[in-house]
Amino acid sequence: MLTERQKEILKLIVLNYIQLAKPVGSKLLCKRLNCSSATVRSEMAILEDWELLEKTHTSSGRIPSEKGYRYYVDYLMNPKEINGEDMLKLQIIFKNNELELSDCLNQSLKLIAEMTSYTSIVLGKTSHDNHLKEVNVVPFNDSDMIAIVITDKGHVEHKKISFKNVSLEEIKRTVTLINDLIVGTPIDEVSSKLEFEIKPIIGRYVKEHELVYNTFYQVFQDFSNKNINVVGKNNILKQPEFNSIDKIKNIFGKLEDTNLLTNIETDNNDIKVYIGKENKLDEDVTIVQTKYRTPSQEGTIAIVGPKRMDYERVVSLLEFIKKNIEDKEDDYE
Amino acid sequence: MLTERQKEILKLIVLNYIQLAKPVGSKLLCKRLNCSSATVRSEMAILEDWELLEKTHTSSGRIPSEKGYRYYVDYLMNPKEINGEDMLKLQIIFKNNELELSDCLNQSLKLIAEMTSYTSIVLGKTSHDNHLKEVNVVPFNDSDMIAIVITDKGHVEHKKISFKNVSLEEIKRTVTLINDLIVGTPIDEVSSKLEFEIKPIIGRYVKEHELVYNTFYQVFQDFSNKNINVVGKNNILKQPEFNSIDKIKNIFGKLEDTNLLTNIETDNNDIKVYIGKENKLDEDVTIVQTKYRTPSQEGTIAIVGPKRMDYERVVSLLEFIKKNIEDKEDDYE
DNA sequence: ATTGGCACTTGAAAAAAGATAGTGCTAGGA
DNA sequence: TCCTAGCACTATCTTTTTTCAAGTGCCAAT
Repeated sequence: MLTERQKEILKLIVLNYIQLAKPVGSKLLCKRLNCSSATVRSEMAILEDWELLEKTHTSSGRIPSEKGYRYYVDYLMNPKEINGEDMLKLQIIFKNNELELSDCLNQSLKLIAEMTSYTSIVLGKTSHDNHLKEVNVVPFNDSDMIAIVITDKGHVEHKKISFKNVSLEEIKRTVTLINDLIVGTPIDEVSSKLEFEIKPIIGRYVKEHELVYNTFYQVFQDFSNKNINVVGKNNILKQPEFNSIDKIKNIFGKLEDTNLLTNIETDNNDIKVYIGKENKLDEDVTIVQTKYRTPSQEGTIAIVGPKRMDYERVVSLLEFIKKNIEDKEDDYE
Repeated sequence: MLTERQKEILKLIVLNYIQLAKPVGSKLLCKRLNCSSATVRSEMAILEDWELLEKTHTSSGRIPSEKGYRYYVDYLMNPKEINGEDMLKLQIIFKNNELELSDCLNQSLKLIAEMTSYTSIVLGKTSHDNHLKEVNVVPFNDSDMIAIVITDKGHVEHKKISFKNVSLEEIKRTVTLINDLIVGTPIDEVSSKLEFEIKPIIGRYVKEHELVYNTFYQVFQDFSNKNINVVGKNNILKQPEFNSIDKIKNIFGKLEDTNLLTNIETDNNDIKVYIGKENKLDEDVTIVQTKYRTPSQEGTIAIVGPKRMDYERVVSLLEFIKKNIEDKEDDYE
């Protein structure tokens, strides 16, 4: 068990290191704690035994270990309301009724990336609460037309589709078929429903049923694809811990790896902090992330920064965004 | 005027430096030229007087100056047909009829970025040859609907629009008005036409005409916005000349500056090479770019790399892409 | 015009020297 | 038992020195 003073020392070291990125020596802390540097040193030694602190070399000051950050995040920090200036800027985005939800998300995360100099990630996915509302086809010349897919929550996608040797009549018949039979289906189940309910019978109504079926299958497939948005990658360059080309190459590579990013999702609804090796992206970064879930959409928002990250600020910012995003659509309905 | 041998030497130096990024000494060249290193040295001195070569320090080998690259590009290189492997990969993209033009562009430029380890940029803009074909509105609940804009060349955009206290009737009336009066207008003139032809009379048909007008104005405004796609930024990290964090910060910053990128356009239709200070992006890079123009779309494609760039390859690749893009839509019609 | 030879220059890499910030430990005092 | 002053020790960072290799410019000879 740590004494109060030990906790205080750990906290001060974390805060100081977060700010200045330099190992913290005993002299600096003794003023704050009204005791001699020798005392601080012996306390530090104990914290090092607990593996909460580390040295970069035998006679250096201390830096927090991964465990140290963990302890700080779990027990020592207390994220408060975000500051007035930040809040003002963010509220401008959320109060703007002309913006769609996903624009709000993207813009606010972009703002956060700028404010904090970290990188932010928005993973969005049309929620399974979205049900197919309507398929529409608008022809614009002999062989091409636009398929428009609308869900009950107001998501829309369009895709150009082309046919040769298929009459408009037949396409329209297919669309009617879809609208009659599978409207109301959760959007990510549509393509499979298409396969089992439409494919078997479409031959009766349409000559080129193979082609037509495949085309529409693709339309729905595209719809349910996830989208990823990474903002403020360049901010990584500002962090002193990422000052080697190799490090940067590595992280930038990972930030473009769609698979990797898609997998940062969790099932948890809280704000989660993954420090260093706890995350799969890179052992030198921390990811703070949370899920958001609105009637029309769900996904993950995340901030990626160095382990030496301003945890209080980032957590409170993310909390604020999450709350506002989730509230926004409540107002809406 | 340069002698043949001097041209040969310049060319060899450029090619060697392009490949190895190391100043080229006289010894290396004398084998190729069947003469002694002293001879090569005196020729080099002459080329340096012409400011075609530079030294990095008093006793280093030579590297091409900006002027040297310029001379090479203008008089010495001869871009040939791209190699079979590259061609094969690219043709897979162009032959794929399921891909829209802009997907083709993006995919092929992405491929080039990978193949060459440079960065590629696609600036696209719906061409003024696009004329408004149809506006469509699909309602999906009391206050929200989807506006769909289609041009005669098959470009489609959609946007969610919301109204309070405006009846569906009135919106439909507005749409009919638009379809009756300004269909056929070049797409980038639509919003101004809206202002002069619809705004004055809409009050007669619609109560909340101010709101409705503004909403549709925004829809068309959005449509004609340019889009920019930058692919392979990370490749910059592979180039040895960009091995300092500051350099990278600078270039990455510029590659995100939409304004700067939009302005790389030229009026010229050829392939243009802007070496170092000749371009506005960064004095350490070269931009090879060209305009493409198809019935439905026009824009610029560009490759950004170090001045020490494989000019022959890049030029021929870009030529190939340009040709294929422009041909593709010919087949189509 | 071309070449071999030689003195000279420069940067890059390796080694040495000095300076600094911090530690661990011990012995004495509250 | 806890705290503190003092001191020897250590690792890194910076600066200086040394060494090394690559390449040049120039000159006299072919």
